[in-house]
Amino acid sequence: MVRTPCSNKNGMKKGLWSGEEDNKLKDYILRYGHWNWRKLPKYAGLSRCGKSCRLRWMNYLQPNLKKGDYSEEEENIIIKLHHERGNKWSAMAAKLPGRTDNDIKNHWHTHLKKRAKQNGKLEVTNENFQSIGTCQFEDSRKRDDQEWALDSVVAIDPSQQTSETSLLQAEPFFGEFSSSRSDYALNSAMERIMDDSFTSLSETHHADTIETFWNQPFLLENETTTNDVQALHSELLSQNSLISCGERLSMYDYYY
DNA sequence: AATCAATGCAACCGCCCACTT
DNA sequence: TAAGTGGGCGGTTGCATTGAT
Repeated sequence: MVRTPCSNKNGMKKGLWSGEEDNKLKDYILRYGHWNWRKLPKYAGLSRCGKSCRLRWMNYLQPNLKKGDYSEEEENIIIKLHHERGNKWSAMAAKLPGRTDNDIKNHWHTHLKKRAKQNGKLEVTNENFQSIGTCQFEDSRKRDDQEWALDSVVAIDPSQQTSETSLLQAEPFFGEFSSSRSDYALNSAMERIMDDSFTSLSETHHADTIETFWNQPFLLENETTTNDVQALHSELLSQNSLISCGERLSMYDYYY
């Protein structure tokens, strides 16, 4: 709807995403996860920068996104949180499953800002947050955000849990898979495996075969890749320092 | 029906931080 | 310790749509 498609100087496409691009990105991430956003476009067959892919996935393609109008309860939460913490959109998104930071930010600017002003709920602005002694938000931003994240987990009422909310809770597994900064070892290893597989395919197969590779269900039919992943799994599990990576690698069990 | 302004929102940009080398 | 890299965040842009005149 928005931007006219164009290309930048590096040949990377910009602007609105086509349905074909969406499908490629979604198929790839659902199969392999997003283990490295910068490398992902290459393997997914997209002429986009990694950031663009990440944004498209986060804001539009994730399976757990909630589309449509905001409920009154959601809007009240946003107003309350904005009153408490200002423009912490990502922290707000953590409190509103299915909503993205970008979505919340847009909704705030287009709908809620006016309403909050009318309701007199903007008496405390970002600037005077600090003047009234709440500057610890800035000083301990990271800790505070972590506390928010914990709150958001606790906030899910088990009695309200449906298959959909189960997905909501399960899905961040894929996000953490690559978002944690301690996953470099895992990402590097994944990169090796993917590079090897990709190179092997490129060298030995025609384009139509490669196309088939991306469009077929991911069954780990490639023995070499399967063994590599299993070896990686064992290797990481044997290292106490990478237990979190090992836990995340249970993703592969899902595929087996 | 035509024009203009306001609105909605997808996407881009630049910066920052954590981490590796 | 410094430089390089990748991911995430918040601010901003700009086009399509909608509503008012």
